[in-house]
Amino acid sequence: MTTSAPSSSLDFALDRTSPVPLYYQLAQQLESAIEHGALAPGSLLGNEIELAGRLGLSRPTVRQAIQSLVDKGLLVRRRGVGTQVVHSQVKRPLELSSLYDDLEAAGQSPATRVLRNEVQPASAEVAAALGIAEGSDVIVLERLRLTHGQPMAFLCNFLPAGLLQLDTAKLEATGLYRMMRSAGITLHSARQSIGARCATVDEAERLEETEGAALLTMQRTAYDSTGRIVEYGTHIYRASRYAFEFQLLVRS
Amino acid sequence: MTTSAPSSSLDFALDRTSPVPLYYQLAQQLESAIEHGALAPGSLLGNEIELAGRLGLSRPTVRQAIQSLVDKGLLVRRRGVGTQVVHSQVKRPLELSSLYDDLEAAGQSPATRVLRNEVQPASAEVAAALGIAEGSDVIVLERLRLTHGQPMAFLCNFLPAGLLQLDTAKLEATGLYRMMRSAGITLHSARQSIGARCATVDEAERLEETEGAALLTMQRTAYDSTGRIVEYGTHIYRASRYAFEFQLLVRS
DNA sequence: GGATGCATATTGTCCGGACAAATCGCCTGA
DNA sequence: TCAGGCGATTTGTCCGGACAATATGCATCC
Repeated sequence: MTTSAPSSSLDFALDRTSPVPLYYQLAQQLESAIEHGALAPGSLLGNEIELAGRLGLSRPTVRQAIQSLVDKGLLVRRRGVGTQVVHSQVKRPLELSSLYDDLEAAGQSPATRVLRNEVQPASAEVAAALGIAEGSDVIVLERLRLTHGQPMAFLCNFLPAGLLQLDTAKLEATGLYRMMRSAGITLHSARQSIGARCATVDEAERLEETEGAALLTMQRTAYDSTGRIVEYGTHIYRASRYAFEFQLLVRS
Repeated sequence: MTTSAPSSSLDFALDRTSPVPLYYQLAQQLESAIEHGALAPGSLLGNEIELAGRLGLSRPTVRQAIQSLVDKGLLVRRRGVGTQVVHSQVKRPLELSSLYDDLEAAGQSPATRVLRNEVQPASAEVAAALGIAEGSDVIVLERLRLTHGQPMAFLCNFLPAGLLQLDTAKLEATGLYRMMRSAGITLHSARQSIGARCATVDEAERLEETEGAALLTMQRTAYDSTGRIVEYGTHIYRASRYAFEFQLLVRS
């Protein structure tokens, strides 16, 4: 009773004249069918060879589409059995959140207040974190993130100078990561550490909390696609108003 | 100066009689060459077609090997340029840790004390989290994790009864996830939420902390490969002794 | 009735080739 | 000297096929 009958034939519309790859078109339509409920959880997808024939594609192309959804955690393949939709309560794996803080705050009327935005020589600690020489110019950024008009987090970031032009007004409007992407910096990976501690007097005042209140701390080092360090940050969140949520995928 | 000359020819030994796939053999040897330093960061890998010819493999096979390392974040491919080793300070991406708590505690003389291990009817909250009917039998597990002889975390877990036989002695020796894997349960994904709060009197006593000390809280729902919920847990960590560290990979 | 073995279905691996798209360097021309 | 175009290089996409490995269900045999 866990596996349903092989799914009925869904019609996927593929556009061979489009510049977007066929396997990607198929993957997107499969994903939307799953999210939409047209493909029920636990249902079999029908074998690849037949599916390929029906869509006028080759098996490798169909496999590439399916594989991308397997990597996303939406499908599971079992040899000798077939490919079935994962029977998950949580729709939309949400992927890796908490990298784009902005996204989580979406729908919560978020706002950012830039408290500091200047170039300074790097301290020993910052230089080590960024992998540059001590005393090199770095952009120092201090921001206060607000939701519903109340402080939620205090963000302190350091970037190698010359990497980017950071206009304060634009920063408050669009966010740091969006500006980096616009500048041609493609983020690749980030190393994070999440901890907690009690608020000091200064921190409490800045975040409108009481002294000793629980705070979430996060340190992050971000790398671009070539492995260069492009950002180092220390963030402090009010635990009463914020939590990190994310999904882990276990590689088989 | 960022890209070195095309890497010299490394000799990879492929065993066609082995049951382990060729692309996997190649991927492993490439990875070890990278970790080992034989392939310097930033160096080009040489084009796929030539590499395939030199190894006596087809291009799809070589591509499959390379792609797996790209997914791991060790390599970067650029059309018209080539494939190069990512120039990363952090060797070993560490992948997704914090799922196997045990692994992090490794080398810290970890120990586990099982405080509770019994079957009980599920409360409304637990039933909802596990996606089962209220009142169904669930295994209730309470454990204290110690390092260096001091408490580090208090772990409370719930599992659907009948899924697994949990021997207390073995649990203290090997850990929950290892026992689940031994029982044929293959973990697939998990949804986590990390927050913080101040310790209550009871919590402080249990963890040998002072009242009001900062605690890290973690809630997790784990799914097996078919999407079934196999575990729900609420964990509390002493912030003074623990932090979550992990690496995020941004999907392009 | 139960265990063993076989046929079938399905994905996993691998091959060889073809053309398109993007990037970079070089050459030409103004 | 600088701008633009051209070609070479390399990865991206896609095809068609072949055989192997694994899981399932059925028939047979004890």
